Amino acid sequence: MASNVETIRHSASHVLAEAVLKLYPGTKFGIGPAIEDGFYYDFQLPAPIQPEDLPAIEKEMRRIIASGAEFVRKEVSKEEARKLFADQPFKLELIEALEEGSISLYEQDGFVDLCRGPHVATTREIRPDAFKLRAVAGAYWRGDEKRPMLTRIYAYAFGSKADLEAHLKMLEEAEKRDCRKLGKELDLFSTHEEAGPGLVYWHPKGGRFRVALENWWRDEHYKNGYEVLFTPHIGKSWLWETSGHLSFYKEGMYSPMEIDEDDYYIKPMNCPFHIMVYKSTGHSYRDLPLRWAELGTVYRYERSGTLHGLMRVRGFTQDDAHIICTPEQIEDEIAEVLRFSLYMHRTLGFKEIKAYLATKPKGDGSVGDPAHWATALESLKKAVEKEGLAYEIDEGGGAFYGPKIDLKVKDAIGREWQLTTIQFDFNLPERFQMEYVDSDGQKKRPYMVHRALLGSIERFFGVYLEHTAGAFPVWLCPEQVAVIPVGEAFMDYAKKVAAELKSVGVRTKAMLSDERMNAKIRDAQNQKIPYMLVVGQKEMDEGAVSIRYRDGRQENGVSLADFKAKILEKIAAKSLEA
RNA sequence: GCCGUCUUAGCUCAGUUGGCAGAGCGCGUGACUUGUAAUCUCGAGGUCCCCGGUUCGAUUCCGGGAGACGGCUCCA
Repeated sequence: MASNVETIRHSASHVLAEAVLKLYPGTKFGIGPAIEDGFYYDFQLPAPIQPEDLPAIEKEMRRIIASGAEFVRKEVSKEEARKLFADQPFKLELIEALEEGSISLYEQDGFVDLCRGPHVATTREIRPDAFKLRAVAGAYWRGDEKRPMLTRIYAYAFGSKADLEAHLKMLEEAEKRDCRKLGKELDLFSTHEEAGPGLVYWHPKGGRFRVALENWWRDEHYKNGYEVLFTPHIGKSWLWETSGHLSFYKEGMYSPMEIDEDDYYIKPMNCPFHIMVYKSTGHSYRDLPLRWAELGTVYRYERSGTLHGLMRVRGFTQDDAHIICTPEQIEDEIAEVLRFSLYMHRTLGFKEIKAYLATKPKGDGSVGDPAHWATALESLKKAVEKEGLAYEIDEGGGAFYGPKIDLKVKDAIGREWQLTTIQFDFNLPERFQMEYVDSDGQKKRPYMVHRALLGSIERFFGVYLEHTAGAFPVWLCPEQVAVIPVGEAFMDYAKKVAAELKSVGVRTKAMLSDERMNAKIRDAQNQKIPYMLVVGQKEMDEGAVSIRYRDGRQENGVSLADFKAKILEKIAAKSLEA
């Protein structure tokens, strides 16, 4: 009977542990679970190891696998377990946390490990050609930075060689699409260590993309009943004391700057500012719901080791909005946000979208009336069900101030990215004493929901770059058309074609250098420009262009008027295909 | 922040057992004027990440620092 891949991975981690013990006697063992694409095992080694040591360990693992040793389960008492693992401090700690009577060991090839199981029957079920040691990394014991740092060995492992190869291929593809690499190749953005890491500089071409995206974003928000706000980048400490950020979020905020003897903080979030706008006037239930959006740039301290390309940065622009409404309106509002979010994602070409619902944290670490939590959760559930979305519930995973839904989209190579987050907030309305006058003349507290659809513009740009491999849909392309004359004699005609397209708003460049035509095509192709218009004698005579698409397709002798109509239609429709 | 690896031209990367620093691409120049993925010529371009130390001499060895990259949740 074939075991499931998780069991195989976990069994392989025991084999890794055995191999490491053989090669490095005296090793202390941490834990060795199966993970998404393989497994790892944490060790405290007698001496540091390098990536170059991995092949020797792999070889030893293959030897153990070939031996066909059986995995044998044995139950022991706590006392026996303590004796057996007397020289294994980490295992002893694990044993102490276990219930008497539930302690089991697994032994293979003379190597015994504390383990709940299950395991494969024999090491032969682990395919020697379906795993690969991947990397050595430091990892804190139990993920706690106050505890010892262990050496973690990561491996990829699958049920078959074909699965492993498919995974390696996906990783190779991911490397090609890496937003940092594409950002350089396509001249879209940069970061500068000397000017501050984790801060993104948008180049002209990145700017073209961003403006196209933001214009669309704003139009859609106005269409969908939002208003757009602009708020300051800094706020006095009063604001952050009132919001509670200085007590709960201080480590994510930068040090204050002193202005006229007051401390000002650069904003890590936009919400307190939107609340100030709300409080600038009184509100009736008749005004609600208010939907206020802002492309608000925030700055948050991220530990230096966690910065990553466009995906994790220190300054970013949230496509933020706050919805302020009455309890009666909340269900419709949530359904509406979700529908809007799905519409945006689908327009951008994401087909598979999954929801993750996070509920009230356990214990007393949360604020707000439990009845409100229940109403909120109910409205979130109804909304996902209405949209027929697949969803998972993360019990107790909500923030202390309210439950939330996150949406994850699947990209072109199967990876999931969280973009949208929709979060209730029972904390800020209270802290800022937000009110509206209800139909009964009573002052009441409104509901407030934070939401970001794309998450942040920077991170979304990174995700989208990787999803499309830089070949954006035409409407978002920094450069939509390259006009390439076949020779010097046709430069003027190329200029004329480009000018005509530019005049109707198509982002066009005429490639007029004295390079060969082939070199220009190659260049435009590498820049992922969707339309290359090749023009020579024939085209000039006929007022036509020859279209070369970035996928290599060709269409010759198209009249310029027809091409113009075609591309304008593709842009207007936000077509995903050129 | 912590563990590991890395840092050489605008980019991608060679190289120096410690003795004046290299290629390709890109950029500039001159020539050539081309029909669907790289025309040829010449040239400019470097604090070999930064600060100390060892040495007659350090890009290279040693120490410290910065940054980038892979990790630090997935529970025996």
